[in-house]
Amino acid sequence: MHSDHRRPTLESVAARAGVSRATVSRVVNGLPVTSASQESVQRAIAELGYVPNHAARTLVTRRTDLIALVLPEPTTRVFSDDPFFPGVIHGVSQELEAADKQLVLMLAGSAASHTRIERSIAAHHVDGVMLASMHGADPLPTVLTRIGIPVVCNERSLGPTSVPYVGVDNMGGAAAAVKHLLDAGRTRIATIAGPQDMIGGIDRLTGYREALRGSSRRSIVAVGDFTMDSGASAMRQLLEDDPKLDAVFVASDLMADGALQALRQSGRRVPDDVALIGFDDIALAAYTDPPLTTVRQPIVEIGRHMARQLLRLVGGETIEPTVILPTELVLRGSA
Amino acid sequence: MHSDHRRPTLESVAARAGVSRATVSRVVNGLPVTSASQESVQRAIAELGYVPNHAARTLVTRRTDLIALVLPEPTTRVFSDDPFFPGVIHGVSQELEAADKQLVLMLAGSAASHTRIERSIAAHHVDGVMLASMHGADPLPTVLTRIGIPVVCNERSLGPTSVPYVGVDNMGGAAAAVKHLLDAGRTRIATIAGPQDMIGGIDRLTGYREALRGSSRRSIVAVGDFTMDSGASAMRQLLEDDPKLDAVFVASDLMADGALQALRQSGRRVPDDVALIGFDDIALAAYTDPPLTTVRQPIVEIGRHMARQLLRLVGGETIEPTVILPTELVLRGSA
DNA sequence: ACAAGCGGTTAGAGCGCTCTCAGTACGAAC
DNA sequence: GTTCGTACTGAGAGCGCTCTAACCGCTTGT
Repeated sequence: MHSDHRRPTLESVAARAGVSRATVSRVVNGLPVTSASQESVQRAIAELGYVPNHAARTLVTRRTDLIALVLPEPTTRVFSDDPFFPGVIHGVSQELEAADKQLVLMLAGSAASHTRIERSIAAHHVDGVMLASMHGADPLPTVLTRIGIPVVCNERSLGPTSVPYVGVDNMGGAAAAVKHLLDAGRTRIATIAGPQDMIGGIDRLTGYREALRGSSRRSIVAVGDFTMDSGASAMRQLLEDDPKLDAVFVASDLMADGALQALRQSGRRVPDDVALIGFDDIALAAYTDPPLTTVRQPIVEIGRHMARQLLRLVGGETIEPTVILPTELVLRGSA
Repeated sequence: MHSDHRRPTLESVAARAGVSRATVSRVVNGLPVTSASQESVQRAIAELGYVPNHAARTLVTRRTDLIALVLPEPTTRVFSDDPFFPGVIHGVSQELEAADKQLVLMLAGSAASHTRIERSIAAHHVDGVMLASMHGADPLPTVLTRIGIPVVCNERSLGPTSVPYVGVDNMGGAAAAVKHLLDAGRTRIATIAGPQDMIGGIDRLTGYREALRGSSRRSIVAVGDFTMDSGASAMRQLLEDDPKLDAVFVASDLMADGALQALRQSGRRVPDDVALIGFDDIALAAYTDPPLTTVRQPIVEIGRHMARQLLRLVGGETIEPTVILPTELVLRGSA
């Protein structure tokens, strides 16, 4: 290998400080020692520039202080322009930093990477795992739980087993948006739903339907995949299905922005001809023309809560397996 | 701790297969053994569900198979809406996956996290480090290099020591943009520069200046920090400085989008009254109104090249310390 | 016939740490 | 003065792996 000057070990620190390895270990880990040894050990550590070897410690404690965040998403979406993932990462990283854990990011785009991740986690390479943005009945959370690895998901699992998760009030948020449109006197309210193999997509559509059920309005539905392009084409399809629609609830801001462009191209004015409400409240929402009325979900908080729950689990605590964060209708110009 | 059924070890696999530990180790590591032992070991591994213990292996090989990506940026920008970071992560992660390494993400927002990261890396917790988006003369690359950790940066270092890096042709790209504006007959060409403690900010401004130097045009400069808001307010300031300006080169697309909004609010038409060129070619650029003419830099490729260079370094190869990726003017509607 | 060579194997040391347990020092208690 | 308790320290085993060096049983060369 390359230049690797032998780094100082516990042994060498002990020798220099004139104490045993065990005592140095105690000092390093903050266990009680006499102030005399305390001091000489501290000095030796400073002089030698000693840093504990992480692997050796892990070998005996069986803790890695590594936490994985798995994004089982084709990378196209994860890292195109959707600020959801960066937001979650941001929140997660804040909490992990406070707990002095490191974040391992695993993108599970392909099937190959899926198995690779499973192997890596099974090797007890990390202390715990967060899974965000799952599709369908992903077996991963079940598999990992069975192995004995603490797992926390974003949104409830569509699979057979229940896994602790942090979700948001998708249905409530969607319903609030639709009610707002009804209250404003809109009569033909369509929706652009998200992917129907994801909780976010499913529950927001359900919320839309439930809110509409109370009224005499019928539902008009198109489905997108949370990308801007899919929002635009879904909007065009809706306009074809019902040229007289006067409102749309869109299951994500990115799709809503696409819809906005499609509406503009079709000659509709927003909100005069068609009212538009999105979901997420990403930064972009405040900058569209007109600014987007949307249902805010606390993205960064989702990350923070996932991390916090997982850290408790890793620490051996028992946790409330379900955390639901509130959503909130943010009124801007588009509805 | 919690439920941790003793996992099988090399020892137990060896016992079951009727061979020694060393032979099992060979099989696991793909070294030559007789097909007889090969087979019985494989079977024992499968039956026991053996997975090598990563910490134990690291302890002796001194390889962690972990690669860090450090973003020394106040998190506000990293994870607001700037797709630069996700793009780099994307590229990095592709290459690391191919090399079977894991990605550790370290966000160095505060000074506290800075030292924490330094400690963690000094403990040889990772095999190598990528540093993206550095400000000023960050000491981190120098420190790490001295410790003997392979480092690759994004853009050249502003510090005293030179560190291998992957950059883009900032000056060339900026100059091409300005030339395009000159060729179109624009006479009062302003710029919104990026932060002047970052290579990207500095070099693009230099490129702008150089391109203008050949002509008789004077330079009109405002400075932003790569965020959309800063772009908008820089644009307002430019309009105040020179209400008759007829073109702007903006050092990032996000700022350009902000500028676009400011121009619209001031009643200017783009590109009729004012031509606008951005830098980056993020996804958003194709969706602004009008679509943004911009200088494309291959963001994902930056990540890939950084990872590739670092992997070579980690593998003990010597590398060409400087990689410069090309930029390219993408013509759309705004100029 | 015997040494040398060779693929394949094994025993054993050791990576740097934690942790148990026995040991020691010292003051309080009787 | 002996005994006990308290508070710390140190020796040593062991975590699960790799890697070196010795070793085996065989085929070769002379």
